[in-house]
Amino acid sequence: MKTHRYTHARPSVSIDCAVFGYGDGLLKLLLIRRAADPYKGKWALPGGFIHEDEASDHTVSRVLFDKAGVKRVFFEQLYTFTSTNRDPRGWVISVAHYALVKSAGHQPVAGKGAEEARWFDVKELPSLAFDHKNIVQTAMNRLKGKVRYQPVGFELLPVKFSLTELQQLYEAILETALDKRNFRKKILGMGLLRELGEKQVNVAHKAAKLYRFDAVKYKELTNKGFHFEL
Amino acid sequence: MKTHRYTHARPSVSIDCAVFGYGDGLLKLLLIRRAADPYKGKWALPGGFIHEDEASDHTVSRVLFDKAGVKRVFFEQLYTFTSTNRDPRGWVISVAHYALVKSAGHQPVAGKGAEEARWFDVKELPSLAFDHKNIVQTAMNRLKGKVRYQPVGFELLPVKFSLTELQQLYEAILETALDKRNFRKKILGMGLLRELGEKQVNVAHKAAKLYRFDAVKYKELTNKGFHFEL
DNA sequence: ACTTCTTAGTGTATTTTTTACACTTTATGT
DNA sequence: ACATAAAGTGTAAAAAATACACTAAGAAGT
Repeated sequence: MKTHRYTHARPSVSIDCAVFGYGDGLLKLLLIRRAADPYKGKWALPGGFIHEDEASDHTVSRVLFDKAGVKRVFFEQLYTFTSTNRDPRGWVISVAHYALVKSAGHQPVAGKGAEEARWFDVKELPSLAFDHKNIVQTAMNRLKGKVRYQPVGFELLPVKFSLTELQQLYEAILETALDKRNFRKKILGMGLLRELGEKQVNVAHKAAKLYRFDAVKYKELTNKGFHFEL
Repeated sequence: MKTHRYTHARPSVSIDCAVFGYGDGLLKLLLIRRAADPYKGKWALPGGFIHEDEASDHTVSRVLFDKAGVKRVFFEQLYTFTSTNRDPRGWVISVAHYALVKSAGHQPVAGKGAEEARWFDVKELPSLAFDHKNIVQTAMNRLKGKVRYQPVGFELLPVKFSLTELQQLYEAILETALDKRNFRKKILGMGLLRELGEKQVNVAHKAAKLYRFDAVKYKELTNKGFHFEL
């Protein structure tokens, strides 16, 4: 442990992560059941302490993999929570993040410190440990805001998706109905979706065309001053 | 000092604050010249360590007052910087904030740890200590984004202001020219400005009407689903 | 083969919002 | 009274957002 010339008391610093997924037309949140005190048995966001000389991004990747088996996902910093009484163990600051994973279809794996891990419909969350309810609320507001002016929604869908799936995702996040024709006009008009020439298979009705998000094109347009907006 | 049951190494945690002001038609940033190593003599953002069991908001208020004599200003969390090499003293995480102060007219007072404090035009910043250049860049981007969909610009103006002053402020932040008539139509159309029935004094031309931002009305409208947008 | 069911896919007219643009008014200073 | 400087004001054209309903395709059941 590096010595500090300054004698300030130092808080423990953790990260907590609100991991969102999308499945069955619902926006979902990944929670783990705590295997140890404090709040043993309670549902909580996956989280953990920042290791020495570890940047928080690294902590997030590590924690998501260790606690929930989640790998290579999109995430961003959300807010740093510093209330002095937020953790019964003492002075713990949390750098909260939110993450978006493709497909909340299959069960997450409970890892270290977790008795159980599973997806919850964001509208039916259980009571949560620490100040995690607060963090979740912050994360949902952020997601709702962000999804409208940055193309982050695609992180929640499989690489190949239909326009209806995309629309339903937006409807779930924004909690409003969108007009089908207007939605398509707008999203296709941006030129960010590449039509794959493939169609859905194993559907009991007309198969929809599949598209993918063209990240390269997005960067190109962004550099030219384009602003995504839904 | 509270004992921790957990033996994790703990970083020092500081706050740094990008304080913006507006004067002479220019967006300005408050910097202090460091009185001590590291980076003694270099310009830097006002900042300081979080004290034990102190929430970061409190640290911000304290630091701004102690280092720069700034009191009762609007501020918000910006981002938490966690690169492991950002401070030569060792492992120091910084919860960066930005603040908006009314009138960058008068000189700030250099306080503890500062040899000097003064306003810089954001377009003519000196080289900065630590990763503060990075923080400033983040803060400016945030401000530019925020000012368009939240009425934070008013925090940079005196309580009473003319529409031209308001427009020029927006032009300085957004770095674009705005059409006078369209700007007025839009901003007055929101119904957030209270006309005070007063006029400018001591101006060598037609005096402009003065307005103030009506925060109560804004809350009211916001609750009804109104979204500020410029 | 035909019918039924379910979702995909498509265009237009109306309303609203955004943009572009120039002259008159009011006050001060000489 | 004249020059100077910024305040204040309306309208027409273009663009964007909205509202809205039927046909097409494919699978499943009879």
